[in-house]
Amino acid sequence: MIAQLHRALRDAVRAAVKTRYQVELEAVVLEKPPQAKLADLACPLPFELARRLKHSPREIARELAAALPRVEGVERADVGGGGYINFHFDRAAVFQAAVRESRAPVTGPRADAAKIIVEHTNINPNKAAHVGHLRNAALGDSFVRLLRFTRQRVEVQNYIDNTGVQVADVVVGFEHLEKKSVVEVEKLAAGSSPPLDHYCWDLYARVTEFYEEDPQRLDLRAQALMAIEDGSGETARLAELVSTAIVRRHLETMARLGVYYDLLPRESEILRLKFWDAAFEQLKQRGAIELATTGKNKGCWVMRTATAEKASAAVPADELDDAKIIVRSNGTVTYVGKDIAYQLWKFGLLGRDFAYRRFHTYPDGRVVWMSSAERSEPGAPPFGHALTVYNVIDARQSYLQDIVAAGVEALGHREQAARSVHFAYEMVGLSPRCARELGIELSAEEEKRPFIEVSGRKGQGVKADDLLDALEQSARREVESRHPDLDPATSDLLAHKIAVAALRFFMLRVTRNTTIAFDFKDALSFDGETGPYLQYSVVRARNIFRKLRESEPSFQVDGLPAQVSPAAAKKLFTGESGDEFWALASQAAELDWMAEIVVSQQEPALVAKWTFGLAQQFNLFYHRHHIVSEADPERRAFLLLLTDLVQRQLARALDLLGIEVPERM
RNA sequence: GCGCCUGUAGCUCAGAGGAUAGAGCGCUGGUCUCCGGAACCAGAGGCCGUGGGUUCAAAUCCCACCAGGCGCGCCA
Repeated sequence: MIAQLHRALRDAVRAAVKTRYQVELEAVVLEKPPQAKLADLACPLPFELARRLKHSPREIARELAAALPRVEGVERADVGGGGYINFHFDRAAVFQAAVRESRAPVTGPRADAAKIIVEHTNINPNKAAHVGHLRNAALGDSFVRLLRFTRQRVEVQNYIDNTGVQVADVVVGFEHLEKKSVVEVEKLAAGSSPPLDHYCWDLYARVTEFYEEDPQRLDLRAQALMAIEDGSGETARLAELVSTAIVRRHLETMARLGVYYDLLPRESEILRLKFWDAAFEQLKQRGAIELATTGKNKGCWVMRTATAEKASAAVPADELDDAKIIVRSNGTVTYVGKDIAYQLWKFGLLGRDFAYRRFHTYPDGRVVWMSSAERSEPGAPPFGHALTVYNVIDARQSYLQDIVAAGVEALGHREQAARSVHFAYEMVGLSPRCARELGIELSAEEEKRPFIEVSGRKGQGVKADDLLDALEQSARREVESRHPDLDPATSDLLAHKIAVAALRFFMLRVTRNTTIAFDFKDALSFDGETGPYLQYSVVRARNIFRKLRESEPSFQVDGLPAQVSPAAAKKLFTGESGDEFWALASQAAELDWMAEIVVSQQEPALVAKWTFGLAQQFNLFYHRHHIVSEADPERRAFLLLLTDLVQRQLARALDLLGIEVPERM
């Protein structure tokens, strides 16, 4: 609702400035005043114009306020402070429009919406997911939900590096440390205690020690890697078995928190279908990569990086100091090379495609597809061919992401390079206290650090499933203490929803470039600025209606808007309590505007903050006003309608964060 | 050495160049016979890392410095 109002106001200001001063403006800044009582929205433009026009800001503000064309939903404009144009909304009109909007069904993508691919999660399929992966998935999934809310067409991809070193390492573990046959590992994968990904978490750490004891053993890794890339033989079968079983586990873990995917492209198909050969040809033809014939990179195909280019394009490839190696001297391609091919495919620029097979069906019937080297199963959607690609990958890989985009650009795809967005976020470490609790030994220096970076190779860190289990257990205790008579299945379900809320909000409440020092104490909190607080606010609002239905069985929420006339709304939005109601209503009306900002800034934390603010505002309102017992029927209908508006907007915002509202708390 | 990120209340974090810098936690004190307290209110607590600059206006933009983190591999 508010988003349109902003657009209309910007146009109006632009028009007024043009007619009054013959000045063309591109951007018009609108901002919320520090205090709601000053205005609903303010424009500081007069300060900027004062100099050019040699008038005082106040004078300009006054003239512009007077020259402003009528805007639907805006009651009046006046001058504020030293020269702001202050806008005051038509409260009743905005309220009723917001009510209508909050009751309209959520619609699908716009008919003309171009496809956006969001790649996230991307966990190596060789061990269990950990808290860092949870941050990635929570960010990626919320961003997807936000894009869909703003009616974009989105495809979610989760890239599976099933032929890499990490998978090779656990294969070495099974073959050489544990001497297990394919059949034995199959049996292990079929069991659930422990699940295979948890089993491999420890095995991977043991393999790291195994190498450290005798570095010669690294040859085993190289051999395994070659066998896996080749794709035939026992070792390759084992790798396929282990990685696929672990991918299934990752899907289970992510489904626990409501994260789903459309497609799982795998590195093995990128190899088998010769994606790289196609990309290699293009890169060679365009001169985007060069063969170094002497020097330290002799025999490698390299790409000039930004700094190398700056030095001079005339420097021969052999002498480049910081060129990025794309093809090794032994002819194998690096990860970045494969990633360039994959990125080209996402835009439909590679000239090749995967085949697809159904991999998994979620309980709601949605299907996750996986890349395949065989013939496609019927019914596969047209994957790829995106206009824009977001890669949700932690900030440590920004150098490599830059190279991928540079590779796309070097092939002449300037637009697509610009639309290759690295959706970067800082890592999740452990607080020193948390690390100690997990039995990780710290040096005196590490003790003083804000966070500890953990090593998956050493089996350190907090597993995603374990954290979820701890959250569920803690939430169940809370639920049971409040509702001792609930049956176990119901309290389990409630505890699960609360746990997910706590976890997702914990990951989303901070901005992307904040490093998280994970700590159980913070993550397990359900009070204050947390997911459960938000859920509780909605549950409270809904309890009002439940209570009402008990005492008045004929009560219908659908009939509420008709019971509040524009005149009544206008009256109730005046005076001191009217200001209070308006503060709540106007914030609730902001959801669409908020979503637009979040998408343009690519920062889901803003929705989390906004939602928390609205919940706070509602709790204050709830505390001050008794609704069910309100004697005046007109006022009561109004309060109920306001509560319903807030409840709906909060629930929608929570859905954007991936948080469900429990029946009770 | 080069590149990216960070420095705001005791702690964890918000702060699209604009009006008196905010929230949660913690601390102190209060609210409620209720639509459930996972709540609400109040208080204490800030040279916004330091120093320059740009601007009518800087926590926000620019430069330098200090402190911390992360990258910079024929690993991914």
